[in-house]
Amino acid sequence: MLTYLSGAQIRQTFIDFYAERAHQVLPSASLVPEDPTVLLTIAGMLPFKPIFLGQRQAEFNRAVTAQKCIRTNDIENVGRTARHQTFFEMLGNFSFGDYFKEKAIAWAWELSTQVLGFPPERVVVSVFREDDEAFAIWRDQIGIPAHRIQRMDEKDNFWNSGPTGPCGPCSELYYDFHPELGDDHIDLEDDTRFIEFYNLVFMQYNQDAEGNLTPLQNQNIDTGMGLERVAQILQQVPNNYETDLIFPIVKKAAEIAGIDYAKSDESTKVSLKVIGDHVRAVMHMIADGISASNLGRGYVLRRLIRRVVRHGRLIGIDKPFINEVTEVAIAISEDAYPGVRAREKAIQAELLLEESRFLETLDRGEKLLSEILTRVEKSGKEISGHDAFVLYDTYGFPLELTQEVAEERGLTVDVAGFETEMEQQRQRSQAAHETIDLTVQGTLDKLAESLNETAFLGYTQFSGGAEVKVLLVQGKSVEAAEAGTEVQIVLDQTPFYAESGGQIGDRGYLSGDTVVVRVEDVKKEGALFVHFGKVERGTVQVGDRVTAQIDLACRRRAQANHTATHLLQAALKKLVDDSISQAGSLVAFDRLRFDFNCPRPLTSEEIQQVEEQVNTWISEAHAAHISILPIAEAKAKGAIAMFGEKYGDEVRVLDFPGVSMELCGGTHVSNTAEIGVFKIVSESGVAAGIRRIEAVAGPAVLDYLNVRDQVVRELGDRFKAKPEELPERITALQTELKTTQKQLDQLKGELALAKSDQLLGQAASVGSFKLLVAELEGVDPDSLKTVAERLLQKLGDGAVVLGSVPEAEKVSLVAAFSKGVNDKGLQAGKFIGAIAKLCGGGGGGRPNLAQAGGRDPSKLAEALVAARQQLESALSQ
RNA sequence: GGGGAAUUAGCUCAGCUGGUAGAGUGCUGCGAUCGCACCGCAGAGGUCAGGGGUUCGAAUCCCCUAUUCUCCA
Repeated sequence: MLTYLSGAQIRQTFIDFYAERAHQVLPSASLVPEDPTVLLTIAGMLPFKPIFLGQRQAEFNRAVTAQKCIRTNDIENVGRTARHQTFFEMLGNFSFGDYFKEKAIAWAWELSTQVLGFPPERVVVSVFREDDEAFAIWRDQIGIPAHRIQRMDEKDNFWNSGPTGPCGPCSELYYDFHPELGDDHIDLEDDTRFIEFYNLVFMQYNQDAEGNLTPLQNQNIDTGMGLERVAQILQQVPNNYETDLIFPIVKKAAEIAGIDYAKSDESTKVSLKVIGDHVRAVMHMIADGISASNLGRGYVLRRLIRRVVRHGRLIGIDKPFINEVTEVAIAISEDAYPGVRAREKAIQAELLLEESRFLETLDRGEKLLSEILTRVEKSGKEISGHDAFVLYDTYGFPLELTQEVAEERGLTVDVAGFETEMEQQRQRSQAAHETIDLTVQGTLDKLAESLNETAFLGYTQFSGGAEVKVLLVQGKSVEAAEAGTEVQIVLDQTPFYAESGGQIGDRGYLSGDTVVVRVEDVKKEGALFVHFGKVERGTVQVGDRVTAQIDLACRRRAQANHTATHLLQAALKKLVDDSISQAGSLVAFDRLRFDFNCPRPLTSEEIQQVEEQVNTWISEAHAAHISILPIAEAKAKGAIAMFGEKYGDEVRVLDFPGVSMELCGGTHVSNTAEIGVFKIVSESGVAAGIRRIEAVAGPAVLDYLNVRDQVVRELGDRFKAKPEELPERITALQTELKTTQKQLDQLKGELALAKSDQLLGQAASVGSFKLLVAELEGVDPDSLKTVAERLLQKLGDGAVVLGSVPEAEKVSLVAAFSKGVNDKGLQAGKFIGAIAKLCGGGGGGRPNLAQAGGRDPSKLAEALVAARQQLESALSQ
């Protein structure tokens, strides 16, 4: 009855269907979203969010995409239910102020029943409780019986992207696996019977802070059809993991483990499904430039990789295996996502590295665990929840492994206690999260609503008139600010470049008839340029006309550094590895920093070659060509693009023909010759697989050289040597210093010995004990100790107390007591502490040997007399 | 974004409640052996991640920074 379609066919069918209906076909956006508030692309609509929120103009009225997505919030369910996945593809058709409910519903229905071939009687739909319009369309125009249209509450069928902003009702299509159960008690939550496969969102309202809904001018359509779910239905398999999109990976994992999926027990199947799911996720994440780390999305990746390794171990795989299964995943995806094959090497390297890192973590955990186990075995039978939690929380050692190992030794683990600690950790994190959200964002969001975006004039103009639209002092909107105040200012238009794409914001001045504001930085908040600065003179007011003038010298420096960064990237690609791409960048006035993915350090030859290449390009005087193009056209021309570009945008392409072509919004020199010179300062590692080059270009080179030059000259003066002789000179001095130091130590030792021999004669007898109290001149604490120990050794049973003044304002004391003295109830530590107090200090140590110090040398003699008296009386008893 | 942990010799790590920084391994030399592995002896190798503070005294206690590991979001 259902026609089998492969995952690839379903994807293509969906895209073709909407392409025929005038939708622009767009490629999947990167898993790394442009939106800084989310870690990963979690939904098909995410790349369009700025359009829906009205922050950006759409280039098309209609679009269709197959979007790769990652979600890890239900990670525990992966493999256990039929449909939870961390990685999935969302097919979506979108309307930006174009068609609305009627067409969206009609097309969804046509696609589902006529193209994909779902029998109409197997499809049940839901609408929002109050959405009579959608209900009517389904019933009257599509002809679905009213009892098969379920009305649902806000929780399920009302979409919004936050407490305020655009929102609207949804309508969902469900597939019915068991129509024979009848239509009387339809419960769409029953996932043994129904599966939601298509969600239509009708964005028709704007919600304000008070919760009022007002109709939107531009109504939008946002939809999502889960590719794997549709595949599950059409391929008539019991879950997503057994579709042709994932199952080959599962089979490969089973093969490596030497088992048969069909004959496996439930928990083995879960492990295989987890591997099948996660491997796709990690492959795409790495392909999109994410590398495993301990933070943010890199941490998500790491966790997924570790889960794969762990589940591999659970089913009996005891060797590295991820790359083998990943190869299958790449083969499945490469037609739809060619980037995956292109990044194959990087994927393999990353996985191998991370797999071995995890094994290290496990080793460390096992060591700690065995320490805990031996401790616990003495006292009882249970490992505390706290111990298990520390192992997990601090050392990343999974709870199940702790339990396993404990069991082998006949011990149990307090799982309830573990969960309690885990819950506390969760609450801490959440509490911390919410306190931050409220502070900064609010005022700026409100500003964005009432203002047009700031017009940027700075590509061509360096000064210009502007009006003060908003004035902020300490985050709050004010009408005026006096001289001396730190302010943030939004203008209607500005020549100031705002920090973006790694290039820092311009500096300069805003000046009016009576007012001057010094601008120290400019940042973007959405579409607004916020000038950070200080009022230097007069009073600035909202509505003031000012002249905005950037610091041209700074700008020129930034331009030189920025263009040099592009040349650097081009040179790295040309001379080191074509697959090098940017992983971060900073363009400041005095330097530039370029991070890029590269698995190994560069050799010094490579660094030199790269530097020479950049300088060659500079001297060849290449002119910049700047054009504004649709993104697809720019990419087709071969412009270097970073991950996570926006859809629907025209992009600025900076082209030095034959040398470098990149999408870039920054400011640049108009000819490479303006840079003058380029110098690499350092090459270093930032994180695993990422290298960093720091360099200087243009006027900044001179600064750099001046600083270096001055240091070298000063060293030359001090050492009375030419610069090139300095290293040799310093080595010689170091050696000399060391030998001198050694001689000194030796002499000190000898001197101390000599002195101790002299002192030996001064020892007095008290009962059966020998007592020696003496002052040595100018002996350092360490030698004092050596002497005391040696003296006591020679004296036998007794006590030695020595004092000295090693430097001005310092007193040093040492006491050495024999065992016999200890038995008399005298402890060196306590004794010397009391004596040191007399010299304005304190001290302590072990019963047999202790040292102390003080600050008052004039009291030393007195203190030693006291020490002698106390010892005499104590020992004579 | 919020916790926890780590950073000590080239490498792997000890170092307890503050009191002269150690081991194993590797390195150099000597001995033993026909020679090697091994063994024995001796030696070199440390701004205890960096910066502040507390203290008579800090690898050790406190604060900050950096890096790494790890958990939560």
